[in-house]
Amino acid sequence: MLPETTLADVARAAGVSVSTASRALAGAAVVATATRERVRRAAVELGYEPNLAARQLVTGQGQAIALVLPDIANPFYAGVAKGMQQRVRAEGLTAVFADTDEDPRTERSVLAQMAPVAARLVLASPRLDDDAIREVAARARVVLVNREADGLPAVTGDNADGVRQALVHLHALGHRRVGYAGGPATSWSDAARRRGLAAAPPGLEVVDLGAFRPGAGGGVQAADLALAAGVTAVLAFNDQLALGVLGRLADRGVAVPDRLSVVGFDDIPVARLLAPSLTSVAVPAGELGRTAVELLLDGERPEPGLRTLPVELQVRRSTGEPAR
Amino acid sequence: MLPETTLADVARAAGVSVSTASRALAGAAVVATATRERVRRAAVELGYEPNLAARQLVTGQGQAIALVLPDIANPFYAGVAKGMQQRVRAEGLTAVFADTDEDPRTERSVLAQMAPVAARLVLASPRLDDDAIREVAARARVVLVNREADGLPAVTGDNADGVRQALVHLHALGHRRVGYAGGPATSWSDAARRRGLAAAPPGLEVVDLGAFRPGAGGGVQAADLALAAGVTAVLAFNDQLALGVLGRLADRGVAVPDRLSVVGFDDIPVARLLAPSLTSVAVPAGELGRTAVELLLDGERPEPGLRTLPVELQVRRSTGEPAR
DNA sequence: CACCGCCATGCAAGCGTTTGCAGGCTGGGG
DNA sequence: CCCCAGCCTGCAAACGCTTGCATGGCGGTG
Repeated sequence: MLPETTLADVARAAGVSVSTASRALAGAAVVATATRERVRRAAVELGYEPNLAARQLVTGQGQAIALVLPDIANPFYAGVAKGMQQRVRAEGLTAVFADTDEDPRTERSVLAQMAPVAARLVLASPRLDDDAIREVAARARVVLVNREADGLPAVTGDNADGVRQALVHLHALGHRRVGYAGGPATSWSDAARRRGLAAAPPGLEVVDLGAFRPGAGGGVQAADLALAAGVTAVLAFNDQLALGVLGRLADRGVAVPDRLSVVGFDDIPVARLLAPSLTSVAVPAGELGRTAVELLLDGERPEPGLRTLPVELQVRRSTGEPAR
Repeated sequence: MLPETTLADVARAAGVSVSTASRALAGAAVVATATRERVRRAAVELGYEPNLAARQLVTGQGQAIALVLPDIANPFYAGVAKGMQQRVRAEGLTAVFADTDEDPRTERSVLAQMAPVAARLVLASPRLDDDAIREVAARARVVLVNREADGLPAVTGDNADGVRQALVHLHALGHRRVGYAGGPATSWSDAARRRGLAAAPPGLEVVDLGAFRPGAGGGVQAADLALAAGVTAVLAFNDQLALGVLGRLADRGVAVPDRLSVVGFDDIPVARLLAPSLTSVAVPAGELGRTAVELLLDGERPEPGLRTLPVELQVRRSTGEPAR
């Protein structure tokens, strides 16, 4: 255990009292500029690192930044976690995370548990209702990822535009009847993506295949429904679902894209690696995480409002012209 | 902000002093059993939650449990993270994590950053050298995942047995010449898996295809080398690599498993969903995470030694009889 | 019956920081 | 030249907990 240098050491080195040192480092306007500089230099020289536990004890606010997400095993959220964590670490802070297993009750208990340790959190939990979220936001700084709640800052991919890009692509290939395999009804991003469906190019009919659990199992069901519905292409709520669709189609011997085209959403890393590779709307997951942290970092409560990051359709082998 | 109940409240309710209350809750043998019970009851009734910041301030040890892993976007490590986090949360603690991007230097700086916040950590970083690890272990309780260092507790899947199972399976199918697409030379688990190669069934020749970066890019190279080497099956260091192999084979129009069988390692969730689905050695990632935390939880420094969890080959479509 | 010793408890210090409040110094105006 | 105002700075308390040390009371033994 090295002899950690404390604020007292810095103060002594700078020839001021501990309180002045504290204020100087906090950037309080009340300290004279010369003094502040002196203290800052001393702090750097001594390699001073504030003791976060002590700070938390008096302020009552944890310094860590928390990430609450529904499922870290979902590569999309893993991407968000990665970006978030990189930014947090660059700031010298630590990232704590909690996986809620897609369960709203767990989400609530997790939030309670996070309260003492982190006063800033990134919520990427699509299931929690608005009231619960606002309750949390009253005690901590919150940035939402992939959902919206008014009065709170949020970061998301441009869902509607992603859907639009996908539909335009399919329409251009000649598809006229496309199925949408939706995500859970409670999911904000599913709602957002559905809004994009309204902007379908003229002449393109979109068939709602229903709401599915965002895992491979859901995709299996969706595949069968798609075939029954007589569509020539399927747009899936996310890549996990699309993977299930592809798997089921392979099992049933349905050729992709010859008989049915498939488009995913999120563009998780494996999408490129499948055979056939999956056409998917790339959402910058890492960027979402980084941006969320960014909003949490600067100054006071971040301004409410939705930051929409651009998404980009990645065309691959799973889409092609429809069979005549 | 609710009026948090403090240790002083508990002490008052139980009619003892703060110090006694502290000792009672800590389970110190020195307090009379009756007193301890009284204090405990009072704590439960009042819903007392210790202020971790205060505790950390005096003990100098963080209460969180940290997970250091090379890449959270790798589904295998995501699984470890998930299991680890579940167990940690069940204990009422928080999990902090850091992604080192497979970079040994980042690994070191991350460890330094973790020191003040967590006195117990799970290290799933295959790259760090033994000395660096032991240095960390001197200041904190450490459990390793998927690697070994003597004097330290470790949890890992049964790598050698997994390789053995895979080879036996391939041999049974009729393969006589199998390529091994290895992971990075610095990876402990690659070394462990290579040891399993020695136990190849008699009559089965194993060709070392080399060391590859454990991503899809590595798999592409490995696929071409496998074809050049004239093997009838490839065993990949992990599923990511196997995915790359499958993708490249599909591109080159090589039929799987008819012309070449492919076996992965880890059994990440997508393995089931591929077409063809990937035969893979299932390593219980979540279980590894949970077990590691378990070791960290009970009592004192966990006993050194390697806990080996069983693995199980999942036979799927990517393996079949070799072409004659 | 008296003394000693030990066990259970309480007292108080201290962990490193923030922050309300008091006080000193400087400079300008009367 | 003196006084006052204002700007900086320092003092000290407080955050909730752990822990070394002192103390009180009890039982056992001579």
